[in-house]
Amino acid sequence: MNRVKATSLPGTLSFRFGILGAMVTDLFVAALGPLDLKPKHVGMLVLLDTGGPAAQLEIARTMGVAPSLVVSLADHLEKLGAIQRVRDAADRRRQVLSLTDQGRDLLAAGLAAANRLDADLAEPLSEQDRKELGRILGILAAEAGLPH
Amino acid sequence: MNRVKATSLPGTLSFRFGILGAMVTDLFVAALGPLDLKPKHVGMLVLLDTGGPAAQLEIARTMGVAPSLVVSLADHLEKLGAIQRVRDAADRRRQVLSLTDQGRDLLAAGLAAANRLDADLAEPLSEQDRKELGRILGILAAEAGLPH
DNA sequence: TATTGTTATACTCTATAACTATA
DNA sequence: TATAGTTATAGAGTATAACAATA
Repeated sequence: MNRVKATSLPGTLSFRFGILGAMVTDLFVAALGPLDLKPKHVGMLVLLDTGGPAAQLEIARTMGVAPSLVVSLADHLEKLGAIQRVRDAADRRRQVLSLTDQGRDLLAAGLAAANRLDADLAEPLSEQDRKELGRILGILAAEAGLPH
Repeated sequence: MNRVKATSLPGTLSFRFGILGAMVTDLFVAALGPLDLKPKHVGMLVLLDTGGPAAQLEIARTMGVAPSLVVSLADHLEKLGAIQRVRDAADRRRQVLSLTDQGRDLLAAGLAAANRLDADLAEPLSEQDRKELGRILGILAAEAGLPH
């Protein structure tokens, strides 16, 4: 087993992932501004899109955030008309969230913003490197349990 | 010019960078806990290490944070004995920060933590993919102006 | 009693504004 | 008057704890 260790902190994957991730997030926040969304709102839309309707507590667990945060994210998305909240008739404690057509439109707008950002981000890379980066990040994302 | 666009948000580089970056940062925070450091403290140590002694305002500009934040980061690092604050004799308004031997030790401990994290992070990747990822992140890091 | 969602409260991080010392 | 640093204050984001409704 190979153990290549970086000899300086800026050379580590961790350092680079942390800082580049924060930069990308800042840019994404700016790009989402006109849509009145934050990254966590988009994350919730993605979850409802890929996993289908879900109760708030399920969402909290999947996203790894507090249930109280799901309440305010859902409040906002409901106000935008992006999701519907329906009480589960079988268990009236559950609020089942589902994507509306407007929500799907918002998600598409978020995707467009991310694709524009991707183009900027990948600008210094060769075509080959872009493909490689996408493939390798895909492996790490799958390992981390992110939706595809 | 090629324009491969992702068809789903979780497939974008931006989404993956943002979420993986946040996950790695959380893990890094946990790993730094015993050292009584946060990622921004480490960032400041890295800057003093790679760029040599610098005034607080220079650091604020390079790190892209408010000068008042540099004050509290420097307060903490000074309390730990990791940096020295010396008034510039030529311009007594400037506080010049420099790394101490203890600071260099802390930095080495932070590097060790990052290397351990890197090993976990890269675990699902082939040897070839690890190299590729390191190389490509290096390009992006350089483009973003990170220290090497 | 246990669970789902909600509300109330508090904590962390960081920025902006006001202030002090020096130029 | 302008600049470096500091202190005071405020805002964003999110968690924890208390509470209400339902099981």
